[in-house]
Amino acid sequence: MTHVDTASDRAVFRQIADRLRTEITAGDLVEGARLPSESDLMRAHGTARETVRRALGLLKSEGLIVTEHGRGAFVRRRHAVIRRRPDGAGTEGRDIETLSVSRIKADAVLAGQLNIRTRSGVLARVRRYLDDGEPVEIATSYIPWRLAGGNALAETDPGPGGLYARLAEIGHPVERFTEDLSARMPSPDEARALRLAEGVPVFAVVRIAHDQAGAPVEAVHAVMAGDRFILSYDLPTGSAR
Amino acid sequence: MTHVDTASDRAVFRQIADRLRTEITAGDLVEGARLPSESDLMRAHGTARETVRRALGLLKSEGLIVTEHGRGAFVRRRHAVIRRRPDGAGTEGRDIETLSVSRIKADAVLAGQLNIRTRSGVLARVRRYLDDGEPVEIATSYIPWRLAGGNALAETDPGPGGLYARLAEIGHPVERFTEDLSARMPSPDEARALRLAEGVPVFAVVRIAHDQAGAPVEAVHAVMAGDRFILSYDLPTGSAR
DNA sequence: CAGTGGTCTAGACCACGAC
DNA sequence: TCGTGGTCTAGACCACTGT
Repeated sequence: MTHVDTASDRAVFRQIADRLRTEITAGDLVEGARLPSESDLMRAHGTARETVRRALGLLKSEGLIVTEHGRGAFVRRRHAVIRRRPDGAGTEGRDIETLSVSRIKADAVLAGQLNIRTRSGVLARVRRYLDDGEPVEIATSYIPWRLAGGNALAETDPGPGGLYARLAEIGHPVERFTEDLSARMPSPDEARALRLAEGVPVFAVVRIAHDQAGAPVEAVHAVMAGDRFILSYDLPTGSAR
Repeated sequence: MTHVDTASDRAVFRQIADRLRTEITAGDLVEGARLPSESDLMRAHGTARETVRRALGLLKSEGLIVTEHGRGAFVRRRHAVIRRRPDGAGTEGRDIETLSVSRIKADAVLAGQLNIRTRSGVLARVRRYLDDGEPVEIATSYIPWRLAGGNALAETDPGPGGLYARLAEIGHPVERFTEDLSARMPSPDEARALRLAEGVPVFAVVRIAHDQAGAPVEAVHAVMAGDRFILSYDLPTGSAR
């Protein structure tokens, strides 16, 4: 029983992938279940090993399966997702590590976001967010050095209330955020840092904090594991499309 | 001049991919530029064809390149992105096609979103959004049949002001939207419908419209091409994390 | 037509995991 | 040790693009 139609235009490896994909989406193969080994699939379909490996590679790139060297191929587990609301709900139980605090020079993009001159000094704070001990987000906060220089903003621990309390103290209470989201595949570095499986995209977030005068006082560039978050937003009326 | 270190732990195809990736991110290979042919890469690195194909496959799955049968491999072009704001700005110049209008029965998920019983009747309107003639979003709007039955909501053209004007007329003006976003790789069907290259994820959006009493009156399930949108949100204060 | 990428084969050797 | 997936080779034939 081969299950492949060599007369078909559809490539054999795609037919094998189709069959396995159907079993996964139909629930015959549940989360965490082991797929047949490559040898099994070769025998079952009467094809060469590279052909079944191409089928498995396709399913990997679709985010449906993961492979573990020496163990087998498995239906990818869906982690419990973090429902991130703008009010900060869902942040409980997440650990935050500050990886570095340094002074850098703004590139053209960042300078535009902070409304400062290119190559101006900027405080950069890199943080990593953990959920259940696993990294799920890497975020870099940028604050113009003009605001951050010589005060607690540049400390590793900015003190009670965090950065926004310090910004308020120096006359720049944050009144409004804007958030720009894109979705893309991670760079190899990002995939490693967030321990992403193949076929898992990331959210790239640019969040800008504005003070009461509407001036930008902080820009955050965040990369979030795409399989770990649902981002929730409340929209005012008048948002019909 | 091979550029590969066979003594290295890093697989040869990864080294070739690393090299090409560096040329792309550094700008030596600009958008739309053609990469060396597979034969060129075989000669340049002294490897078998499958090895260079694996390198190119890796870059494809990262969304960095696309291949065109008979023509070559090219650095993926970044389309002009659509900046979608909640107030509908950025919608200009986009065409909308209504693909189908039908009555279906709500599954458990949809019933939960609309706060109705599972298997209740629901009006389903499937729409496709085009930008520059190319499909960028497929969205299905679901409205409880209790609201939609026997009025213009169920027409292919709901009339001036669209669905929300009709909902207001029957006593359910929309006061608030909630929007839940996830990022994932597309199914093969979605990739075909949105003409997505390999290595391009999608936004999966669930937007729920609530009336003045806070009751859900519409649920929209949308799938948006990840390389075509930047989603912008304004967040009220108190959103610090 | 020649050159390109797409599919497929039948091997080989290796690294990892479990027993 | 044996079965698993990871890497690599040296071919083959095909389909598509351009001239």
